[in-house]
Amino acid sequence: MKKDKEILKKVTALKEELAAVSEAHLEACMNKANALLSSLYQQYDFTRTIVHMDMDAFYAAVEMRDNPSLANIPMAVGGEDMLSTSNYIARRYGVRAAMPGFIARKLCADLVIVPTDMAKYSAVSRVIRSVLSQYDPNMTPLSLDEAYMDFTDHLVKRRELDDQSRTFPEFSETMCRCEPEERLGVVSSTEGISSAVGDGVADVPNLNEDNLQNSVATDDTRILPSATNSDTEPSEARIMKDTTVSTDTSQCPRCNMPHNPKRILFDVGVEDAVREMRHRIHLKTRLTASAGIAANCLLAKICSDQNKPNGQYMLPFTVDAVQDFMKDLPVRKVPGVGKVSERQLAAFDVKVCSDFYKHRDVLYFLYSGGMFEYFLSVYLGLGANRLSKNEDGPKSKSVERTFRGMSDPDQLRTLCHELSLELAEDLKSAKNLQGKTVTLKIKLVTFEVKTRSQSLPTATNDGEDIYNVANQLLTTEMKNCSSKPLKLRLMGVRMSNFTTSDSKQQKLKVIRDTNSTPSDKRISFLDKIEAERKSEKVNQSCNEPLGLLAYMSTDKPIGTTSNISNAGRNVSTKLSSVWDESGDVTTRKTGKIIELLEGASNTDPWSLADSTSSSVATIPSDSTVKTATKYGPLDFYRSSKSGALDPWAKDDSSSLGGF
DNA sequence: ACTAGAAGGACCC
DNA sequence: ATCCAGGGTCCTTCTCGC
Repeated sequence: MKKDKEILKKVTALKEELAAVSEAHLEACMNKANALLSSLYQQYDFTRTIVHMDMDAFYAAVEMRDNPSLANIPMAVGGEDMLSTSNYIARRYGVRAAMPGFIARKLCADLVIVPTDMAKYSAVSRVIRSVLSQYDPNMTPLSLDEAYMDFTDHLVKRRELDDQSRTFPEFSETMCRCEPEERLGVVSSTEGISSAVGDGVADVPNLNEDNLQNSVATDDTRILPSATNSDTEPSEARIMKDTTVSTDTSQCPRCNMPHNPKRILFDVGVEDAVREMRHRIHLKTRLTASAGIAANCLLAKICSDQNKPNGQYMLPFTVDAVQDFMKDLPVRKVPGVGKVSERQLAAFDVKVCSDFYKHRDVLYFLYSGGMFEYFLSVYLGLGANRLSKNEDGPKSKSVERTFRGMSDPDQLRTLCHELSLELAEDLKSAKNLQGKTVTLKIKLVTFEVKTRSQSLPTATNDGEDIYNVANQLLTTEMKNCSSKPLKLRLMGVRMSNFTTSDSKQQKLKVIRDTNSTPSDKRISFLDKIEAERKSEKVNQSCNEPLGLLAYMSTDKPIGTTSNISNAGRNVSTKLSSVWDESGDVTTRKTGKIIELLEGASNTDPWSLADSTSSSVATIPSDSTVKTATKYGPLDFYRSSKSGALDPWAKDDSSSLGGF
């Protein structure tokens, strides 16, 4: 309710801003948007086949599997104060993930809440991944129950697989569901098997070699026409009757269940490949999965939601199909658009993805460059089609705990200490990570969240070190609100700003080395700025001492701008003094640079830094840049005589002396 | 070795 | 049908001096 109001307030502020803008300006926005659109349009790429798979109500499904008494009643996994997920029966009552338990109880009095057992879920997850990696060894998990895969290579190989490699036992609770990994021919090792067996999931057995011989169909005439598949689409998979096995009364030595005579043959096509994968997950885990198949990750992910649960959806690999699909898709379905964005966008009549296009001028005005580009690319259905390896480890680690209101300083300190030590352990077990920034997070009983952070000169992962900082932050907070004692319902400690890996440092160094002598480009860049300064565009008389990297936008009046930033189209940076086009000087305003001068490059922002007299850098137009402020231009190249490049730089300007 | 840091949010599972 | 756990990532805004 309070939040509602805040969103509303923000929206009305934005609307006012929008109302104040001229027709001409909106037209300019439209032109910019169109330009971007046409460059994006070039980027369609249908050469890869991306699959996104997502387990159905994962945690809940695992619990139901392991405790059949839960199978037919509304249940959820989580705690009284918070549910992680719910089963489909509970969902019919409106019980959802991320819902406090007591609310869920109101919706559904009979709801059974099972505590979460992460260790169990990760064990199951490993089994699932062992299957997935046979279709794409570079499969990238997004979480325990979700992953992207690139099926392109598998599909090529798949054409050469014989029928028996694409044949698997039909699912049955009471018969052997074991399947030989080797049959697929993709994974030669027994990696999948060993990890599945060794992970403590007792009911995920596998065939040994002997059974492999017996259970595999060898006669390709046994294809039956009756396909039973849970998908709504027609399946090319066929159930086979294996006469060899049906006369075999022996049991599987691994799972002690009779062999299943019914077999399913999966086709070589994509859809059957994905069906097969889901089926194998089902065999191994007794859990169902849903999947999406498309030309890129964005689309695949959206598609996996289409026929949930236990279904799959393929979006044809054509521009028309993609655009048609996106057209009526509610923006809320777009990854990255949450509740807040949904409401904000709705306020500007953006409800489905084609509205991104329809209102592109307004959106261009309202949103940062990165965001806007994302919206448009979503509208077009563009997305990454190469799976990126998550090379650099975690960016931060944290431990937090919720409790009933606590205000006793000693208690709080004790807790803080515990959390710090826990975090230290986590860091040590995570490749002995060492970080420099400690953040204390607290949530008041009013649910207001605060974070307080402090960076250390040197990285650490020592528990007491962490505690010292965290406790200091905590103490400050307690002092700060001394009137009424700090009453908390949550405390957390986070470490971030990890010391970068060797490889990364190496890379930076190389970049810098190649730029250590000013290039021609660099020189002309400076000249250009100098010329700019001297031109009538910039009022020479304005009080020294700072020059400007690029001239200010007149898109919005300086001083009333609030939200402009970001890499790419716009650049926000800390500016000391800026001139607007009329030559007035405005001090210390964050501003928007609409145009980077020639010489702006898409490379390392520091690559243009002058090694002797100034620091000038430009923002990569690449939207992967983090924050413009951080990497942004040290915006003045400043003339003169006196020392520090950064006017705010503390007196120990030696720290910048490297330049 | 490092180009700022701190605070706050949105969002994801 | 309401403000929520705990682990994260990423983005944005503000402050900083004289």
